Amino acid sequence: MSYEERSQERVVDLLAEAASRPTPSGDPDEFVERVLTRGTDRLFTCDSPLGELYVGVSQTGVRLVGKATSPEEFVRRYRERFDRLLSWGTDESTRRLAERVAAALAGEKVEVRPYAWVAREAGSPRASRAVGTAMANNPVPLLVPCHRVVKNDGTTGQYAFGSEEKVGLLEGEGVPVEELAGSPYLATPTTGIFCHATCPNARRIKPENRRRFRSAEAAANAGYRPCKACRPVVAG
DNA sequence: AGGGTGACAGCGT
DNA sequence: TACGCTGCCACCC
Repeated sequence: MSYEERSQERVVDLLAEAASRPTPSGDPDEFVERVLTRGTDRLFTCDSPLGELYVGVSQTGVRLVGKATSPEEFVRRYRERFDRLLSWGTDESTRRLAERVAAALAGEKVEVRPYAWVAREAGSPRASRAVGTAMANNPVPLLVPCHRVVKNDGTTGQYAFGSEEKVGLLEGEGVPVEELAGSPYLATPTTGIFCHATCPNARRIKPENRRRFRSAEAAANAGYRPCKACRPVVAG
């Protein structure tokens, strides 16, 4: 890298740092700040089950969510990834967006699915491992809930923020993690159908009719057919 | 039977 | 390239 390139890098660093500081309202230098931040994306922080997260937003929408040791570090990562500056969003619209993001992070309907399921739905049924790679690179964790993608046997698997965090997140969302690991598939003889244990339909099976299976194949071998709503993957 | 382990196919980066 | 938030099977207890 040439001296000139390094200098440019340094300038961008300084700009990014300056841009990442909050603008006190009524600041006489507001004009300068406006110029500085024009064309930059917005930054805010957000409480979440993973702790405080930084959120970077462009015109397009939320582009990066993550932990960072400082705003500057997050701003740097954002710039390296998207080649865009980031500055604190202090306006009303950002505040509203922050609330919506916080609400989204709080979670609503929870659907847990295996990596193999995602791979098949994406059209590459043997790409389970690649799905893991994609989840690992998810720029917007929680918003795109990659923590709800688990292993085929019902155990939770790995997570960018640590496998314990993944378990904690799921439990916080009301997912019976322990139970799921024991019997990830449920069936009922009343319909002859089997589901993922987290399928809304599976939750309506009366306890006395509930049949538990460790795998979709086991359920299929027992004569059940896959639920058309949750579409469990049957190997073959 | 069913839980644990290790080798390896396989995919996309 | 080598590697990784996996799946599957063989082989053990």
